[in-house]
Amino acid sequence: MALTAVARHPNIYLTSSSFYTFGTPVTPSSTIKTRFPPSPTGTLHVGGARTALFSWLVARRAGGHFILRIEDTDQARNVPGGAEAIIRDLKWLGLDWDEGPYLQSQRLDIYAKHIQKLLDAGHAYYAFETAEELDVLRKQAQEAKQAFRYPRPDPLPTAADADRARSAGKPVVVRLKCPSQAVTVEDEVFGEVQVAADQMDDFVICKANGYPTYHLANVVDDALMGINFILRGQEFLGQTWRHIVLRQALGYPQPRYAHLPLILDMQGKKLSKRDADVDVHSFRRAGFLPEALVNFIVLLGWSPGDNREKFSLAQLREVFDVADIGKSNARFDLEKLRAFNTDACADAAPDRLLTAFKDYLSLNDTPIPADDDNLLAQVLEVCKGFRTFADIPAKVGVLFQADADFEYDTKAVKKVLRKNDAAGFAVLAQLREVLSKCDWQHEILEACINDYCRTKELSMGQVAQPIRVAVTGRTVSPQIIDTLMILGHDKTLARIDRCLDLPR
RNA sequence: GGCCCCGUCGUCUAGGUAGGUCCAGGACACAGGGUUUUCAACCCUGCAACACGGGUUCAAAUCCCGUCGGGGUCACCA
Repeated sequence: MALTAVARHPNIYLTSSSFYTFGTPVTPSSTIKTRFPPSPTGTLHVGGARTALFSWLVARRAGGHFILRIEDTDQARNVPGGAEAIIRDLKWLGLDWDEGPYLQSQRLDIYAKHIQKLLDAGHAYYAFETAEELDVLRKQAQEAKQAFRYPRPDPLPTAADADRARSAGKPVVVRLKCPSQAVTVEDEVFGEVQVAADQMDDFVICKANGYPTYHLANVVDDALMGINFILRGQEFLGQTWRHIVLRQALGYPQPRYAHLPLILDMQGKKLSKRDADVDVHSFRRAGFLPEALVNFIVLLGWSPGDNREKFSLAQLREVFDVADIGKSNARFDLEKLRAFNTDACADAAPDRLLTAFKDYLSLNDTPIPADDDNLLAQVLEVCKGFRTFADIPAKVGVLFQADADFEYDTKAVKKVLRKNDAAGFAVLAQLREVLSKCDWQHEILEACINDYCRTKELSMGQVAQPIRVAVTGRTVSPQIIDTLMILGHDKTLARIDRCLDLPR
């Protein structure tokens, strides 16, 4: 398995035999240990990113450990490169981990042992129904307006029965015997949640192909890796009883749980993993700063309890508290994120901004040359006030195109140059002469143009706009002197000449 | 549909554990104005919420009950 990004982490190849032994949790329970266990079936979206962030924060705040584990037990749904992409995005956000990434696909022997142990202890049993047969039963339950519960056979099938079923070509799965008493989930966000006995049924822990289900693998790994504080989305709250019951059957201690309110889209629906708009990586490509995304995301479901809302990762490590997590779902408001990004860009140190901008350019096709740091710094400077990096090529990209390549916007030409008996063209023609004699330095250019304004009794607006349209084809660009400085003497004059040739 | 969770401005939220200091505060958005050489940024002002109905209490956004609304979950997916 080619995991280039993963391979930099020394623990990646840790498997059962090299580190963990069967049934022995490794970490002293006094240390807080959290984890983020994505499945590589899609990309990292803001919901997953927030879960990772909160888990990381809890561990870091407590001086504990944070683990990354890839849950790739669904052969059919694994996406090639999925794990690498998630790792890339987590790193971009500024998160790191003390162990892992572990790969569940490399730990199958561990799960098999646990399943066998459960079977031997009488906590689990074999079942042979096909998907179709189960569907029929579910439909019946639905029509009877009841929760579906797998009908536990009596007597339970034996290992011999399983062998017979297998040779008869039937699917053989293993189910856990659920308890007959209610289970209480002690959640640190939602409080105590009771699950009645008749709401639980004997769920599958081992698939017909021999792979463990999510519930089994997740619980076993959390226990063996010493995870004692689990943070995850609220969609898991109603299923947590399975994990509690599994741990009881296995004889493992219960961890602390904190379920997080969901992040919904602006329509009020749960964010979909297939919704590319909320991918962490698409925000990166779209020109957002990770610190802005982190700051925005942490406020979805968490608040410090006062009016503060600007936080760096380092500050969050100091103030984040599970007790301040709210219960109600939040909607993802892109406009607020954009506002946060605007502020983050304005506040970023110049070299940090330059690095991020170059990252943006490397991910996008723009006319801006990415190899000249001084030029890039200059561009960043004259575009101050931008909301995302994407605003920059939109604003100055035309300055880096060939002089004959850009179009003149008809409306701009009409409004700025042609109107009032081509007054703008007249100004432009005179300006051409002025500028041709100018030394191309900021102060000198400024003095030249100011001079011209004074002599002709024109406002800066009446002068700057014709130049702007002439050299960019549009009415929008950085301040006119800055625009000309980036363009340079020759290109400025060439473009003015081209403009002067336009039909009046 | 069964079960579970949630319900303060359009959005994110403070306040609710210890009811009065909240005719509800902040931020984003929006509207108007200002600055300006265009755009963006920036500055000022404004608009705007305790879902509804019953209780408890001298007093409820804060406590209780009901209704309604929203979301989640019911897989050999995670």
